[in-house]
Amino acid sequence: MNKDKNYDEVPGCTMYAALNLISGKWKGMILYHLLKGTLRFNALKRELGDCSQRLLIKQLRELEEDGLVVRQVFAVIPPKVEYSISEEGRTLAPILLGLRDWGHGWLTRRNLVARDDHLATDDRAISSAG
Amino acid sequence: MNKDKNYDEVPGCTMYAALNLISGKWKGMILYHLLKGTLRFNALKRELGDCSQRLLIKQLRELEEDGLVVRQVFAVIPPKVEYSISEEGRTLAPILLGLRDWGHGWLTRRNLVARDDHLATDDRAISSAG
DNA sequence: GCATATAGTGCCTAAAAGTATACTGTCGGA
DNA sequence: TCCGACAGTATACTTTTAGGCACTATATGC
Repeated sequence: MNKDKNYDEVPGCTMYAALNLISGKWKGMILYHLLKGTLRFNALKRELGDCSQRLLIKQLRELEEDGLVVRQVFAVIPPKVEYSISEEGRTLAPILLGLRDWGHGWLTRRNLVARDDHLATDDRAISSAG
Repeated sequence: MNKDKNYDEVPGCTMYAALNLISGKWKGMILYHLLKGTLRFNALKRELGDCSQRLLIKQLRELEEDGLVVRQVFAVIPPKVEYSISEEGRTLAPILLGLRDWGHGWLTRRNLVARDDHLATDDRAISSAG
């Protein structure tokens, strides 16, 4: 989505644009974690676990460019950078949460156990509509 | 999502699984078009326009494997194959439609014109909850 | 007889996405 | 004094994703 900014030339549909915004191996997950609160770079990295540093940076930059994530740099040493979800990003919350719940149902119906650390515990922390 | 079927080993969250199910350049779009009704292979291809035949087949196979799309082969000549959304797939409708509407808002707020052939016209044809 | 439509498959290549590793500079702690 | 934490960057590399073209088989239309 970030490479070619011809969002108006996407093949026919805002679906395509929206999908591209949250595709990319970790973007949905990043957004989802940030819904729960601001995180520093390494804290986010730890949450994600398997995401390489380089990729995480790239995805965060793209999310920032697309106005979904806010990056705040503190001029201190050692460096401190905080990532949080933007107002725009927060409007995605109902969809993200819906997708997560749907995924849970899907995994269950397919008899694939959902090892879901978040489903039951974290919802109170997420204001679903901003 | 289809390569390694260890859905229970996804990094921590059903979000990841759900996201992967509808990622892949055309999957969301395929699902979205099939929400409006059954389509034959070439009809779907025409709807999508820019999607290569080879890729479309691949994505359809994956969606079928994941139980979101139903493929029905008619033993006639020339061949006839119909693709439709499954019951399971239809449960994704509210999320897909939500995503599309959110994308529309996002494009608008960013002053990027949404060339959206579907937004206003097709909703009646889509039963949002199955 | 030839082109076209149907729904694909197979092989090869290009581009995008993602990984691994080493490196930056400064502070605080052992 | 050396190490680790912090938030990255740079370079080289592998893997995955996607695109292009040729080909299958048969019926219909011209």
